[in-house]
Amino acid sequence: MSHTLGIRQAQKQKTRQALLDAALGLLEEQSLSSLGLREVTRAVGVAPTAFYRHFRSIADLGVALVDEALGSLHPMVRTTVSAAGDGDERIARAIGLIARHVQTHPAHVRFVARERHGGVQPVREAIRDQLARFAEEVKAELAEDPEAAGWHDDDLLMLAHLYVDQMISTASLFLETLEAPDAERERVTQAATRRLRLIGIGRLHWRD
Amino acid sequence: MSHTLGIRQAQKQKTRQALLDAALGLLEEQSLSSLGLREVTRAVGVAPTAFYRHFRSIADLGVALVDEALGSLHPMVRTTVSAAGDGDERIARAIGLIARHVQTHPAHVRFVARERHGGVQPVREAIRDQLARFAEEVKAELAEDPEAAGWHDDDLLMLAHLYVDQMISTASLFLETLEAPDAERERVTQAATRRLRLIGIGRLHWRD
DNA sequence: TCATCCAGTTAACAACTGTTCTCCAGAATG
DNA sequence: CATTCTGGAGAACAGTTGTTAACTGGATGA
Repeated sequence: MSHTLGIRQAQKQKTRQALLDAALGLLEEQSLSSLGLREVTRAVGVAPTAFYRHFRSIADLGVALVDEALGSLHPMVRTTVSAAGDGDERIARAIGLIARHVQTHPAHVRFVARERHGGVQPVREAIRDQLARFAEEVKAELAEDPEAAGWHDDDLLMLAHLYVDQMISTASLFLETLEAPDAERERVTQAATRRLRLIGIGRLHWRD
Repeated sequence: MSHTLGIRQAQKQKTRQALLDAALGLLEEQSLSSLGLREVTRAVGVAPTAFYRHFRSIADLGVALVDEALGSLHPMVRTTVSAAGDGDERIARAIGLIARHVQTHPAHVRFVARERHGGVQPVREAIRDQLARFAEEVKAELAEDPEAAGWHDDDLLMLAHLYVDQMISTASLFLETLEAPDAERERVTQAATRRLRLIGIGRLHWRD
């Protein structure tokens, strides 16, 4: 089904992506609710009015950014959590995934952490929905595990949310070490590892 | 040392507090980085230039808000965590404290959750410092516990941070139920209880 | 009582904001 | 080829922003 886009739609998508990229860059040192439409178009080198050809408002652009930041992450999470190995291996793999993702997409991670509780309602809701999807997916993977025998559905979902929260918290910690020496990153890795280990231990002895 | 303030300093503090209150109100539906100085003074009914008599900038006001929101909370946390009782009692008391605080100071809680990863660096740092203080205090209380025997200092601090993170996460969940029926709040209470219970179980079996 | 202080006011500045309307060049369509 | 469609440009709108300077009137302290 590879259909070559007309050169018209191609240009449009190019401009749209430029707007998204410019916005993401500007959001490194401010919140979405203070991001100006003119500010974005100026950074792209396009007339302010062109913005409306792609987004109804800044909030609309924010929702699109949420999709870009989290939408493509679902398969990665799924395979990472589901892959075999003993507990500590799985923990190391998950934290490695997070560390790598923060290194390669710092602006996206910062955006999500910032706007999760930010001042723009539609964006908050979009993030909340995506995180709930992650939790459902993690729960589905946990349910496959032999250790999940005899667990209530509610408890599994609770545990999944706990894991998702930890992922975000860890990502946010890695974010703060971006310009720090490697030793700092190592410290965060160790601390996150022990957190997940403690949660894993709690999981093992839950049924009492 | 109860020294009656001159009517001059009294008026000044009154205006300052009015600015803080107005800002907190306006921040319910936007982020600090988009809050305007004129917006705040307008809400108070005072000239824009009067702002500079109290704060150097909006970021400065934000730091003051952090102190107001978290500064007076340390004794409450300390006594709640330290008080006796078995595990489940302690959990119930902690969650009760959070639920009550969110009900009585929703704007403060929202502000902290929002600006913790927000777009204003000095405010982020102020919040980070306050939360680190909370973690140190929780760690000190955990160390008093007989169950803490044989624990490394690093591990105790890790656990304390985990608890502090849970408090904030729980507070943020309660925030979302502010205008919801009681049943929603009950659901959050139960979910948070099970989270803390699982962490407590992990704590019991940590030394292996 | 009188000089000093200082929280708050007024006025003005250039720069910025979101949004509307009109227009145009060039791709798409037939 | 001629027509329609559309992403982007341009100009103008009223309103907003932070910051400066000079000023006022009532509390303060000698």
